[in-house]
Amino acid sequence: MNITKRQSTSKDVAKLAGVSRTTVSLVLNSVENAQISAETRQRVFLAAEALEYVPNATAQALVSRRTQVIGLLLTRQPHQLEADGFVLQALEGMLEVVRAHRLRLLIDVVEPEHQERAYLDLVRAKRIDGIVFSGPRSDDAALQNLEREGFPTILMGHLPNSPFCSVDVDNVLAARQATEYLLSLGHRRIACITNAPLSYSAAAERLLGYQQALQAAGIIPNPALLRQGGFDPQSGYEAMVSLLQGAEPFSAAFVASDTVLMGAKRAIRERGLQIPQDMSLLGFDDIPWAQYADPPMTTVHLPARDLGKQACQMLLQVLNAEKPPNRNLILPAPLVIRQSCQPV
Amino acid sequence: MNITKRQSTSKDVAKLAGVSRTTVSLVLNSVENAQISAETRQRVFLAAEALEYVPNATAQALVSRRTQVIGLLLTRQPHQLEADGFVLQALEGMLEVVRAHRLRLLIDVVEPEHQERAYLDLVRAKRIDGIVFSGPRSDDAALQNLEREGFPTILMGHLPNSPFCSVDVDNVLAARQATEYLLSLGHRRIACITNAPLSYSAAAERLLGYQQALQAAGIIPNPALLRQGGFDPQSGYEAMVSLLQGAEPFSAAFVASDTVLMGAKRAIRERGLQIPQDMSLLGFDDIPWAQYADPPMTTVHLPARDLGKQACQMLLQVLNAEKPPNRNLILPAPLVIRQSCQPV
DNA sequence: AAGTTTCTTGAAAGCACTTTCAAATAAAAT
DNA sequence: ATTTTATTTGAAAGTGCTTTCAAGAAACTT
Repeated sequence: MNITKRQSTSKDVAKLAGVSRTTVSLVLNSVENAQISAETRQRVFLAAEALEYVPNATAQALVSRRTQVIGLLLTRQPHQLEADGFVLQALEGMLEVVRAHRLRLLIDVVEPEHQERAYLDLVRAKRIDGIVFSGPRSDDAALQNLEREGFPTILMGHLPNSPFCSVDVDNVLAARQATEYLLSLGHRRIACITNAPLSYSAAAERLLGYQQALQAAGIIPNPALLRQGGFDPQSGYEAMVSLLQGAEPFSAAFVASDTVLMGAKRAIRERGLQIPQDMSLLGFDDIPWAQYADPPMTTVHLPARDLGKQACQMLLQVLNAEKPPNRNLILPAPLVIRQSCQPV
Repeated sequence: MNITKRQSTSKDVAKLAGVSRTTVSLVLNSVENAQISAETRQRVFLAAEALEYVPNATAQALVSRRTQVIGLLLTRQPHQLEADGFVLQALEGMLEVVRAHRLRLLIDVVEPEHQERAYLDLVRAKRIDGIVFSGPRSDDAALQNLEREGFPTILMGHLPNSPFCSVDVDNVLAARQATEYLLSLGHRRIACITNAPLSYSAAAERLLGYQQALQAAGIIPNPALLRQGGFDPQSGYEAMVSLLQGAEPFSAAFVASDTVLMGAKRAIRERGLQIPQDMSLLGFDDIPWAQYADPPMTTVHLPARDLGKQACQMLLQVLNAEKPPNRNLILPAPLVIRQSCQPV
C-alpha cells in the first residue's frame, strides 16, 4: 500500500526526451500553431509512453480554469433515491456523452432543506465546470444563487422564466394524453396520485394535464380523488390505501410516477382487487419495472436516457460558449399501452 | 450568462482584512500551532464572509495532494445499470459518509471490455484520492493495475487473495441459507438463475451456496436447471423461458438477483403459472421492488446502503493511513421471508 | 534598561502544469 | 559571405493555495 515511486511529471518526460517542458506540453496537447519537428515529437511520445506519464489533472485544471468535471445534482431526500428508476437511466445517458468528451461526472444529492449553501461550495470552489440539475423546484433558493453566479447550468425539468436552458418532456401534454386514454376507455371517476410535492414543477404539471383532460371531458376534478405521492413506493401505497378507504368510488387511477405506482399497486392487490379488471392503473416514467410488472403497466414513457444525454450535450454547448440551438428542449413522452387498463 | 465578476481569492480576503495571505490561510484552516490574535482572526472571517470567499478546490488539491474526491467505479455494461436496484442504495450510503467528511463523489461506469486503461487515467491523473470498486471480477486486468499502483481502493464485493480491503456479504452462506429454506419447504427440484456471469465473484459464490445446500441435502445439482442471468430483467426473462421450455421439471427457483428475478417472474406469469402456488420464487438483493411485488418476494436482504457506507468509511481509514480494523468486512445478509414461496 | 521569551505576521518557495515571448538555430535569399 | 525569413525551443511568468522560516512586535525577566 506504499506509494514509493513518485508519479512522473512533465519534467521527467522532458528530461528523458531531452527537451524542455514546454515542448512536452506542446506535443502532448498537439497545439496547432507551434510546429515541432516530427523527430522531436516522436521522442516526446516515446518518453511519455515509457514513463506511463499522465498529466496531473489538478495542475491542468488550475491553469486552464477547467476541471473537465461536470456535476449531476439531484434534489431529493436521500432515502427517496433508492427506488428512483429515472436517475440511473438519466445517469447512463449522461455518462455516455461525458465519456465521449473525456470528462468526468461528479454526483451529489442535496436535501431540499439545506440546499442554501449546498451547491455554492461546489461552484465557488470551482470543482466543476457546469451543472446538470435534476428536479428543479420553484422554491429552490440555491438555484437562484446559481442564477446570480451565472454558473453554467442545465435543468433536467422545467422552471417557468428561468434563464437556464432546460431539457424536459411536456408533462402537461403527456399527462393529459394519458388521462384522455383512460377517458376513452369510458372511465369517469379517475383518481390521481402525484409523483411528488407540487413545488416540484414536474408534479404540478402532470397534475395540471390530468385536470385539463378531465375538464375537457366536462368532468370537474374531484379533490377527494387526489393524493400526493413522493418519490417512493411507500408514499404510493399510503396514498392508495387512503383513496380506497375514502367514500369516493373510482375505476381508474393515474399515478404520475411508476415508482409511486409500485406502492399503489400493492395496496390495490392487498385489497383483493384485480388489475385491470377491477381497477385500471396508469403510470408515468416507464421505469424498467413497468414492462415486467404483473400485469405489464401502461405508462407514459419518459425518455430518461435521452434526457440525460441531451442535458449533457447542451451543457457542453454552453461551456464552449456556443449558443445552444434550443433554450428549452422538449422531448416526446409517448404513452405506452400495455395491460393495466381496460374499459369499464 | 457572463462571468464578469472575478471570483475572489485569498489575496482579496487578505487585502480586505489588512493581513497577508498566510494569515488568511492560517485562520481559515484553523491551523493548530499558529496562534492568531482573536481580533485578527475575526477580521479575516468577516472579510471572507463579505467576499463570499470559498477557497479554490483545485489549488488546494494541487498543493495538498488531496482532491477530496473519491471515485465510485462500477463495472457493467452501461445499459445494465438501468434496472440495478443495488447501485442507488449503495450510492446513498456512500453519499452519507462522503458528505459528513466534506468530500465529493465522482462516479464512473466502465465496461468490462475496455477497462484496461479506464481507471489508470483517473488514478494517474490524481483526480481522486481513492476508489470504491463495485463488482470486482477475477479477470479484471485494470484492477491488477490498481494493485500495482498501490492505489487506495476498497472492494465492494470480494476477490480471493486480493490485497485490497473489502466489504461484502457472505454470498455463499446467504445463498445456501436461501436454498435451505426452499429445501425446508419440501422442494427438491430447484432451478437457479445466476445474477451475472460467473467471472463476477458474487455470481460464482451465490451459485456455490446454492449447490452446497443441495448437496448437503443429498441432491446432485442438475445442470439442466441452471441458467445464467446478467444484471437486467430481460436476462431473467429469457433464462426462465428457457427453463420452462426445458424437459426438466422444477417447483422452485432461486434467482440470485431481484432485478433478474423481475424478468423471471414475468415469464412465469405469462406461462399462466401462479406464484407461489405453482412455483416458489426466491430472490437476492431485496431491492425496493421486492416488497411491493405481487406477491411480495421472499429474498435475501443485501444491506446495500450499509455496504456503501462501510466501504466509504474503510476507504477513509486507508486514506488517513489508519489500519482498518477489518481487512475484509462481512455484513449479514438475512433471508427476508415474504410470500413468494410455499411448501410443495 | 537591557536581555529573553513568547506571539504574530509576511516573504518566499513549492505544487505540476500551460502559454507567451524572445532567443537560437536552420533555411533561404541576396 | 551576409542578411532576411522561417522554424524550433526554452526561460519565465502565471494559476491559487499552503507552509516553512525567520523577523518584527510585544510581553516578560533580571
